[in-house]
Amino acid sequence: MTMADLARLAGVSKITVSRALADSPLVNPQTRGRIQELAREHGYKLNVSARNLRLRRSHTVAVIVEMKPTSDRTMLDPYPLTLLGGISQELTAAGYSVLLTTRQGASAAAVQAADGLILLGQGARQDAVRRFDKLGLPMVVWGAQGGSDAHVVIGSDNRLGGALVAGHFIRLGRRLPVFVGNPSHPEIYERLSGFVDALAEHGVKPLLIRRDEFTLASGTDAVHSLAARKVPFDALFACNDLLAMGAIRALQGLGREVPGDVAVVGYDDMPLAASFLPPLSSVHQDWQEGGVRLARKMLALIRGEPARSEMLPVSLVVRST
Amino acid sequence: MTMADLARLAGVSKITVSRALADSPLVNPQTRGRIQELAREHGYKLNVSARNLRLRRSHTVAVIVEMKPTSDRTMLDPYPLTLLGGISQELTAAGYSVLLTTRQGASAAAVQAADGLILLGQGARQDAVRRFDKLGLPMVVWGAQGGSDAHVVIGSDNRLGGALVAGHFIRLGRRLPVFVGNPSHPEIYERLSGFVDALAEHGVKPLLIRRDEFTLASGTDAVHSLAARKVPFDALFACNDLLAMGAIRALQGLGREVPGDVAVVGYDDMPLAASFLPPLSSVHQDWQEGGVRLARKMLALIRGEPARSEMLPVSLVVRST
DNA sequence: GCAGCAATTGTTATCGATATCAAGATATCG
DNA sequence: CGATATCTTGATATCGATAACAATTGCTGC
Repeated sequence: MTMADLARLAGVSKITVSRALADSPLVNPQTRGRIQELAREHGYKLNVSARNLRLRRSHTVAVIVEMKPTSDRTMLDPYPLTLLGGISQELTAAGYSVLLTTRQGASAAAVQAADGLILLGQGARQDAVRRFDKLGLPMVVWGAQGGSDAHVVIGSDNRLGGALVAGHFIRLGRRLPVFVGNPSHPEIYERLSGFVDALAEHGVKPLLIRRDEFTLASGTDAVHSLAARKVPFDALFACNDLLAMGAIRALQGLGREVPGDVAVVGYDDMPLAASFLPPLSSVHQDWQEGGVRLARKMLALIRGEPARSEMLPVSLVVRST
Repeated sequence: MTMADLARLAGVSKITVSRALADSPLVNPQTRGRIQELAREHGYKLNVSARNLRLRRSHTVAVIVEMKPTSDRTMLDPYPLTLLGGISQELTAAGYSVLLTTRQGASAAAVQAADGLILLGQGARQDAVRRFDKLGLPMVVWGAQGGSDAHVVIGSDNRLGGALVAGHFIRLGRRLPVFVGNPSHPEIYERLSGFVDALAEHGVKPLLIRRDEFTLASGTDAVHSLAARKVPFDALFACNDLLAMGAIRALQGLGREVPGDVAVVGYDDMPLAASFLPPLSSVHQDWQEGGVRLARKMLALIRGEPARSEMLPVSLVVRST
């Protein structure tokens, strides 16, 4: 069942069918209605390949996700999927499809034929970003604003996140805060610097405990190392919830009260955070919304509109830690 | 840069270029090499739409994921992404692309044009499965073998998982096991019945505590309800790791030793399980491999080969609970 | 030396949609 | 009434690849 078939059925030409199905004002409303009715009736399905060939675009956006099961959090958390959900929802609504690939598969012809590229979880690898830049496609990256910013970056406001936590600690009267995480990751670096700057306004200088893994064990380990060195501290900001949870367990193991002796705040507000015992305070980001924004930027770029990088607000959810 | 351009450069016809690039034995090896060289040199990229149009297939497999953030575990866990990783890896290697959609977006033209359909996380909704069946496309579903089985189902061996846990409990000499979970979910039902059947062989009959949510809180709640009713039990099999973790916390809160008083086993062996305190015993499934299998079945179906449903082995990882 | 075959290359048609330009029908206006 | 504008429709070409069939060349065997 092609347009030609439909045209024959309706007693018009192919092009009229094409116009009618596209709701073109060029065709008589009656004809249009009749054709659309016929199309529905016979279950006509547009041939996407043919249209794409003629229009010289694919109506497809490739999403490149880092999926290697490394210690990187991309794999551990459910967030990329939520981001994907937002992206998918918005692009689908606009008539675009989402082509999912890994970095390895990105050389496939279908990816190169995409109308645009969305990069997720490539945070640490600026080289990868540059590689895709060369394809000359509209491109949007999820992450932290880099220094150069040749491309559009969408991410949540990590500096704000850090600052919110700092404010929280100051309000609680804490003067000896610790930051746990891996600042070589651009997003984490932003969290740290927001944290540091906001504390500095109150004359407080945090201690940085560098931990590269985003795991529970890494969190426990950080606390143990602090304890071993007998470093005094009364607040701990972990750059992710798992680290925070690990830290809390370690603190409890050492007989220190949370949040009495040490206030702890995590990051991401993963679903687990609320039902953790004690319920974990954390910085919340709206991943679904992030996905939607990524998609909207992409669509704007495809339409040729100018688009600027953007940061999404985050909020501090104070629970019992 | 099209095949016609390349043909002009090489001084041959389009079709020869087409054949050369497809490594066809019909063209002289020398010509073939020269053309491939030229293509590389000029950065020629195949136009996928044109090829798809001509060949009447899309070289695309649509993956339909349930992404609505409900209480369903699909959203909570990182697994769908790992499954996706396996699928993507295998399909990409075979020259296929992965089109990601939600159930809502599945009516899009691009999805209908796919060469096949993979359904993830539709477990509870047989109606959804049937709806896609009507498209008449090759289809593979991730989940539990349903009774009717009109379509190909790949899933891990949930019955075996349940049986493994039963065996473990028996070996520990436990006689009063409890199962926590939601058996209206087909996969969970399988876990339960494998558990029940294996226990029956030793004359043990477990107690079923039905809990619909797959959360920590739900796990704690289950234990509290048991305690309130003063039900004696010495082993607990939770149908997912979060439930297990919640249960363990509740048991500890009630002053009962794990695994001394109550042995606990979870399901899924999520990354968190190993670093949980105490390290959680759990049934491990290989999600990456699951994705690979899904993809392979799909490719077989596309090639027109017969394909049967398949179950992947699981293993019990005994840690400290 | 010529039929017959293999190896290699080319010609033409086709997949299904849409843009361009042309044209018939109808309406409007002076 | 004729001319021009507006509405509606269509014929043809085109996007870039590949299939079917045709044609050319060189070689083998009798």
